[in-house]
Amino acid sequence: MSDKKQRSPDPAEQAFLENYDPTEFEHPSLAVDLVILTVRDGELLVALVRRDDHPDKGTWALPGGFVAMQEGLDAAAARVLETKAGQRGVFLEQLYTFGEPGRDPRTRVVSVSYYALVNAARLQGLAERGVLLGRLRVPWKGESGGRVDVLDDSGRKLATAFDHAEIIAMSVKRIRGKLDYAPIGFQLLPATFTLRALQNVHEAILGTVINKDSFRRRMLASGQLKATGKHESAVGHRPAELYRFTRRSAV
Amino acid sequence: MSDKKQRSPDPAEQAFLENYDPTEFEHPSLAVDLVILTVRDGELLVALVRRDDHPDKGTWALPGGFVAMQEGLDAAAARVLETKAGQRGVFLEQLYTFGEPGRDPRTRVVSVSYYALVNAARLQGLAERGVLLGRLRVPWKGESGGRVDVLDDSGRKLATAFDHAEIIAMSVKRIRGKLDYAPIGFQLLPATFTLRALQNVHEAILGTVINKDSFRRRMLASGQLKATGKHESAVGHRPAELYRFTRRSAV
DNA sequence: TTAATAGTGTCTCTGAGACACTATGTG
DNA sequence: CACATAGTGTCTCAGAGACACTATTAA
Repeated sequence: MSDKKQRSPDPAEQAFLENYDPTEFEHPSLAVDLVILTVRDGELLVALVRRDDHPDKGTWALPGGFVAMQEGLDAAAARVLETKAGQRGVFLEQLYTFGEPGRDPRTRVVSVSYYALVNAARLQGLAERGVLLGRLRVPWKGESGGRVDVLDDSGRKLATAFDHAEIIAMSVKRIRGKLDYAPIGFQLLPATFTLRALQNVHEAILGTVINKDSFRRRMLASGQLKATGKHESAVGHRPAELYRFTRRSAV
Repeated sequence: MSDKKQRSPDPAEQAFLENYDPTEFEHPSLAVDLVILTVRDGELLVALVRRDDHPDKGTWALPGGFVAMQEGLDAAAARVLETKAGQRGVFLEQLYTFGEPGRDPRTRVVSVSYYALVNAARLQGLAERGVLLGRLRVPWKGESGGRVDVLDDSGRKLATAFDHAEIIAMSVKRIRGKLDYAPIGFQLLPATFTLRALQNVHEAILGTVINKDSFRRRMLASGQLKATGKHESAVGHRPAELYRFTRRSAV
């Protein structure tokens, strides 16, 4: 790129070029891919878009896009999140960078993956934008890792593009680990919610049943919940109190 | 890159190009940077190389290098680890990808950072290769994160290049979190070691004092240690038994 | 013998699971 | 009223910290 910018050939620039990749103009393409997760009816869902082009035409891919030359990685991820899923201001965090040669058969593409956690209610009407919410099946416990499957509404297994299933699996592994110490369950719920709803979210993420008593105590003791005094209604049983998430006490 | 490879202009290729970054040839440069950590005398050390060129000339940088076009990210990190620090087969794991525009004043460089854990005995003689082991000062507890400082042997603060101090800080945060559930302390010790030595490593990483009894019980109960029956000698007090790390039981 | 650390036994404290019980809405 | 779930009180169990004590080497 030195001849693009036409800088003066000072020693520093020359030293820089000595260390530089000899295939000077051939940098890998740089993309971001987003694992947008939500929980609905006790199930973990992931947003996928259908690939209309070769390669992997007809399979389902993570929403993604190339990183512009003057665009930060987080900014690129936020842009994709808004452009493809219409979401702003939601939890979005870098996950891992995938860059094996051959992961994309077209050319070398290095993908910085991000994961987002979104309240299911905000993802209504995404089908019209061509986004499908696939139902995640995670056949391993805890953070051991492994394959995941994605099903459509009828329970058919969806073919995923490139190494995107691996990216999804890693995001599940990450949020399972993070759930213990970080307030991420709240990201998947509306502003006020019952403890039962929060527990359902945790159970969907962890794929296990959680002890009710212990979960209540742990959450209330965490200092991250504030009772609103209001209760749910029309539920066919004693209504539970609604809580609100209070940003951060101490970690 | 389509005109470089001169592929036939099939519809798939065209669709690909439609979605493509308009600044077609200007991809960011892609580099790996390594946080090579070790523990010596109860102190956490990080390997740094002096920058001989502008920008940030004279400051200390993480060993790094550009990713070749046909080279995987892990492979690039392993190559840098061997080329710059002469280490093979040590613990090496991807950390985070830093890609803010302007983090390198020359051009857009996206850096996939890795961290490596190496037994201090293997890092002898690195000074001759121009590698300095800086002493890490971490002025925050637990995984709260924040700034870190790097000192030289005389205790003077070293100036670090680019955003490398931030990368080092994140690696400390990461291994502190990982120490609880992953067998990474062993990476920093020789094949056989005393429980006291292992505790010293943990204390250096966490920056706290650990309860001896609890630490012993926890380690022995983890099933990751095997007693060798041998003991250290010439230590001026009762010699401790030497243990060996047994790869993985169950997590 | 003394200094210094290794290693053991035991008590207490805390947090999670288990379980029984009460509370309160809908139908 | 019955039913279903919310929410509370308490017992037990397991793991961590604290502490006292014994063991073993070098000097």
